[in-house]
Amino acid sequence: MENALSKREQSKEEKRKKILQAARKVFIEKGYHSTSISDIIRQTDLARGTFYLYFRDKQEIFDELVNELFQAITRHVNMLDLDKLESEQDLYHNLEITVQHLFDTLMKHREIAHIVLSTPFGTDSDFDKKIEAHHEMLFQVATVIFRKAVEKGILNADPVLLSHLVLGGMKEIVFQWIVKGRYEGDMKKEVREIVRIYMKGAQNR
Amino acid sequence: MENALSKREQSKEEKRKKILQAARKVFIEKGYHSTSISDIIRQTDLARGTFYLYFRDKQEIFDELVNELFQAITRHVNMLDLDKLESEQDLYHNLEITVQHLFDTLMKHREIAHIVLSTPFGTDSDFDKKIEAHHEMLFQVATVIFRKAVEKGILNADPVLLSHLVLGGMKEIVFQWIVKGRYEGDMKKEVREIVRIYMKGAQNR
Amino acid sequence: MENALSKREQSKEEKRKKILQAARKVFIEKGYHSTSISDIIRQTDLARGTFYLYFRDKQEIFDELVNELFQAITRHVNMLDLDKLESEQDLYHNLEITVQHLFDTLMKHREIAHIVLSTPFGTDSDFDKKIEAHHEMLFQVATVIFRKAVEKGILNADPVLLSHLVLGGMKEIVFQWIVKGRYEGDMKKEVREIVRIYMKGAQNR
Amino acid sequence: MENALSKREQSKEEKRKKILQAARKVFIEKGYHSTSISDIIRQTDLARGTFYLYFRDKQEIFDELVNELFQAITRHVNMLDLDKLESEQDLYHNLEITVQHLFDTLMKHREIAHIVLSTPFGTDSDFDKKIEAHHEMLFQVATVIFRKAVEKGILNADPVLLSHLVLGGMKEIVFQWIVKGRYEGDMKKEVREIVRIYMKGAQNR
DNA sequence: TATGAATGAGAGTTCATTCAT
DNA sequence: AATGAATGAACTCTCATTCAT
Repeated sequence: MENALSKREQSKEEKRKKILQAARKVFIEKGYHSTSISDIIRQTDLARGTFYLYFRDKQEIFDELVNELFQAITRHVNMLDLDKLESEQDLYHNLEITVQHLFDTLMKHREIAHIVLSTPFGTDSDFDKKIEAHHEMLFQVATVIFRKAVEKGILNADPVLLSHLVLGGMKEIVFQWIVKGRYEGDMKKEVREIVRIYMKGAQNR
Repeated sequence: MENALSKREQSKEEKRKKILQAARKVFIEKGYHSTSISDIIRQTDLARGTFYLYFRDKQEIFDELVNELFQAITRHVNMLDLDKLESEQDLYHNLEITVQHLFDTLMKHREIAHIVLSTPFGTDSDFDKKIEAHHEMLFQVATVIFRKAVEKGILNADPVLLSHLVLGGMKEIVFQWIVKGRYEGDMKKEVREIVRIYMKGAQNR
Repeated sequence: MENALSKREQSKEEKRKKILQAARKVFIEKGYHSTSISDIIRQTDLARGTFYLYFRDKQEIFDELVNELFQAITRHVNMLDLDKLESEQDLYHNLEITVQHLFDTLMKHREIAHIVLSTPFGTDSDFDKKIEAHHEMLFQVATVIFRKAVEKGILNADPVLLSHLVLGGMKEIVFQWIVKGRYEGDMKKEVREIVRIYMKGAQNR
Repeated sequence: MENALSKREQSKEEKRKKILQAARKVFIEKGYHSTSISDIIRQTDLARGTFYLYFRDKQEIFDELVNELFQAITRHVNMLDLDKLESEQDLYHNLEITVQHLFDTLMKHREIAHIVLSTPFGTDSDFDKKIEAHHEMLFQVATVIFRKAVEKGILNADPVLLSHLVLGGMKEIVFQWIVKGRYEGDMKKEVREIVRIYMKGAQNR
């Protein structure tokens, strides 16, 4: 036993974390689909069978990882006060804060974001149910906001189309930042510019 | 041999196409990762070993399929006359045509677009080199256009940022159309709206 | 500890019984081969490792269960008074009582009988030694009785053959009753008929 | 390659037989439940994956083996002319022939009979469906015959009970002969005695 | 060229058993 | 004595790839 602590002395929780940590690492390196449970467990000092003491299968450990990120996002989205969208200023302000927070959260969980962003969904395999559902949630929220803004006369564009453009754009930006490591610059300024582009673009034609 | 033509009489090229055709079908049905070479060859009247006479592995056949689409896109992008971007009208016109053509091409090769859009990339496996390179190409073209427009004073936004937003938005739209099957409506009108949003959004702040 | 008695206060004997009880239940539900030690211990409030404090392996607990039944049968068979077989009446009477008692005992331990009757034997694994030995014992007793009856001139058939027929027939009947749940009717009457068939069949040719 | 013939030169059918042969051997030695596919394939000079080219799983190879025997039995049972049961002589004659043929068939396929007889059924696992169904078939045939004999006044006993007794007895006899290897003697004579016992036993009370 | 049977590495999973606590 | 986390061997099954024909 080469560890300082013997395995018995590590708590179950610690081991669970160790496996999650290993999975996170391997998923980033090899992608979800190419990762085998052996790959994950090989990164730890545990035995193969031990994996199944903590997780049912690859899907479950992926879900758990992704939840960290999704819950953080969802938490913030739920705090959005959709009533505070009376004026153009409100909308700008609200969107800037939301986008900023979204980026912050993604950067904070950048490893998981990395995995999610480099794993596509669309084929109806077991695994992308969750990602799809989460994307749909974000889409719904965006649509509600934009529809409201259109009703108030603040924006003038198809809310559904706009939501797709915005979500797609954001995903690409974050992908470049996190996966491609192409981020440099002042995030605050960038956020302001992004919001401005979409808002100005969607205003009265 | 119940075929009208015996296998011997089919040209090599015909067999190659038959396999490509089969692969396209199965990739869409089961997704790239869940597709085995057996799945592909089962859709043909050829034998398993024959696959390897025409393609090295699954990777290679995927590359070849994807090339059909990429070459079509590249061909058009190369025809873009970047000098015809003097006025705002020019830009609008040019972009509308380009976007329209892009969508047309993707819809024409929608099967392959489907596969590309629902297949992971981002992990540095051999295979996504190609997708990445193609994306990069599109990105470069977009950046050049937007940079030029900024220089001419037509647009006023960070060309790099704008390119990412536009590409991301387009990808999402096409994903919704093709993979999710959520397209209904007048594509021409939609294209005009998309271009308008980005252009208005990126004009003088 | 939510139990009225803490585990410490339960006697070893109680725990042993608890495990046996659980094993009996699971063996019936899933069959001997499909039952894992985890399955057994899951039915108790004990820990997995505890099993091995009481039993060496699945085999041993099975043996012990089966003993309950075998000892009950053996006990009665040993009480048979083989001297009381002078007349045909004696024989009839004795057999009826014996068969009746055998059936009673099997019905009383029907759970274990169920397990025994639906568990393979015949392969020379360790475990069916016991079943075989017990069957042999019954066979010997039957043979002795029938041989005696032949010597007295009451029966006229090969005692060995007759023993096999009788034992096989009984096993089948009990199998139908217990495992298939096909018993309905008046057991006493049935027993009388069974005995009659064998006795009449085996009388002077 | 130590074989005289290379593997390519052996026909598929030969290899299929080789695997069946190996399975038959191992099933007898270890019993169905304790036999793994590795055990079977280890007896051949083939690779593990090859098994699955010929059989879906252990169940399927077992079914195939057992079919050899069951079809042989069924074939003969179907030839039974149930109309030729008018007189006591007819019945005796018919039964003697049937029993004799049954024994012949079982002895001819004694290896498979061995497997079937040492593998119980009763637990509703996948595997014993077939055995159970076959037993049921024999039971039905026996019941029909005995019921008819009762209607004609030739026999006087409960046909169901009698069928169980007869089938159980026969199974036990064959088990002793084949599995225990306890057969000596004149099978013809034995058959005559068995039939006599059951017939006399079941005649008018 | 074309075939397709054979291969064997490797995936996922289960489970009896051990042993530090 | 009792625990239950950890182990790793063993099992079923899949599949890309090879190669004799």
